[in-house]
Formats: sequence, C-alpha cells, structure tokens
Amino acid sequence: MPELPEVETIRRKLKTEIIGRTIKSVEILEPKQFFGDPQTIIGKKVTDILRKGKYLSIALSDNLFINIHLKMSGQIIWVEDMNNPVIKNPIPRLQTNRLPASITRVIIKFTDNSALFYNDMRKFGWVKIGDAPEGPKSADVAGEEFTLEYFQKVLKNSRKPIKTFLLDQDKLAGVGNIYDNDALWVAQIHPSRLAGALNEAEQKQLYEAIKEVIAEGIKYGGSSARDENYIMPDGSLGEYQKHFKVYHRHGQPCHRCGEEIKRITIGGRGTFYCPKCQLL
DNA sequence: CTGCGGTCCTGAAGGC
DNA sequence: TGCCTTCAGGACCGCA
Repeated sequence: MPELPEVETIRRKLKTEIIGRTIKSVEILEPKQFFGDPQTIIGKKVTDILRKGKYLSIALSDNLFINIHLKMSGQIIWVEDMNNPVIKNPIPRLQTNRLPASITRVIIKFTDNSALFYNDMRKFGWVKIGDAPEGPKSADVAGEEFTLEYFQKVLKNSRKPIKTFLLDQDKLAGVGNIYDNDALWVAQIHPSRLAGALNEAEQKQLYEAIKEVIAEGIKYGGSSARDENYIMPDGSLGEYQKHFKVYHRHGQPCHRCGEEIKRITIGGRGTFYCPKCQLL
C-alpha cells in the first residue's frame, strides 16, 4: 500500500516530468472519487509537487491544488505521448501496459499531448481540487519537524499499543503498516507495548528506526510486493519488498536471530514481529 | 481519551 | 477441482 516512501517516490518522479505543463482537460471516469469543479483547473500550469504524509498535492498556478490520496490501491501514471499511451511494465493484476486501463478513474491531459492517469482498483482513494494542499497537521516523519523531542512529546500519555500509535496520522504523518512493523523490529520493541510506557532509550531507538526504514523505503523506490498495486509513474516497480524486516515474513526466520517471525492482529491490523528479539 | 465495529471496494486466500 | 465465504486495509464515523 502506498505509504510515505511510495508517495515520495511518486512525488520525485512527477517533479521531474510535469512541472510547467498546462492542463488541457480533465476526464472523470469514476465521479465518486473526484471532488470539486474540474473546470477550475483547465488552463492552469503545474508549479510544484508537494507531499505531506501520504497525501500528494499538485500545485497549480493561481494558488490551486490537485490533492490526491492513494489509500490502498491508487496509482499515478505519467504518459509522455498520448499517441502511444503505454508504460514499461504491465499494470499489476491487469494484463495490459496500455492506458487508460479498466481501473483508470481520472485522466488529466496536458496541452503538449502528455497525460496523468489516476488508477485505483479498490476505489478507496480520491482526487480533490482545492485552494490549499491537504494533509495531516502532524510532523511528517521524513521532514525536519520530526525531531526526537516531537516524538517524545506525542508519545507521552498515549495508552495505545505502539503498533497502533505509529499508524495514527494525527500523531505522525506517513507511517503505514509496512514501515510500522519494520521500524518496531529494527528498534526491537514488541508491537503490543504501550506507547506512553516506552523508556527513554526505547523512544530514541524507535525514533531512529522510523527514520531508518522510511529512508530505506525511499532509497528502494517504495514497496511493490505481489499483493500490492503500487508502481511508479513510469510503471516501474519499487524494491523495498526485497528488504522487508518482518512485514509479510511470518513463518520465515528472523534476519537477526533466526527465530520464526509471527503474525498477530493488533487494532485490527496484521502485525509481524520476532518473538525472540521483540520481547514484551 | 481509547477502543470497537461498520463503511467503502475488489482480488486473493481460505474452507469445505 | 470449484464454488462460496472471509479477509485485508487507510481514513473516517458513530457509539460505548
């Protein structure tokens, strides 16, 4: 699922491609997933691509924004030439690399015959026209505002399991289930531990672990595991799935101690951990 | 404040 | 083998 590293990878790719292009038309194939008046962005020029947590914002001239959340299965695909609308790999779960696809929900065409496609198999995500970027107010875990002091402040008084806490976008922006599980393994903290009960050494270990796994996720271009739909705007796959610490590794040996990775459910979420190096 | 269950959706996985 | 049921999961909402 697209989390901070996946959205950041998309942001960086888009930034090199669509800055300066002018919107010619907007085609809405799934009205349920589009909010706002598409007419307001016709003729506007792309000025920047922003991200806060898992939210992506395409900044336009005249202070308009196309805000996007990919949720579970959203994809953003960039096609340079609509006379040949293909990407390098087949779209996951579909047998085509041609756009638009059956799961295409919105098409934004530019005046130079290039286009942006919003695909979303499960229809959880959305595209919204707004006058400001959208996103959580909490600190982005890849940003400078995510300091150890900030982390310690939000942890304080929380009686949630740390596993659940890390997913709370009102506290931290950008962590999803993959990097949540992997960060707890790196920090050697059991996912059921209460967030507010971590000692100072654990707080620091976890803080560093979050930054580490998020940076690694970005380094490998995000995670494109077999059960995920995430791809980059040019259709290429991320590679973080080759470096999972515990996520989806239940039944396999721990990379640190060889113990079998377990899967439990916490807060309704699949939770993966090593019972030997993440003690309760 | 926290937790819990339901909602959206659809392919995959599990059960028999 | 094959049909049928259940599950996963980000954000949000109502209720306890």
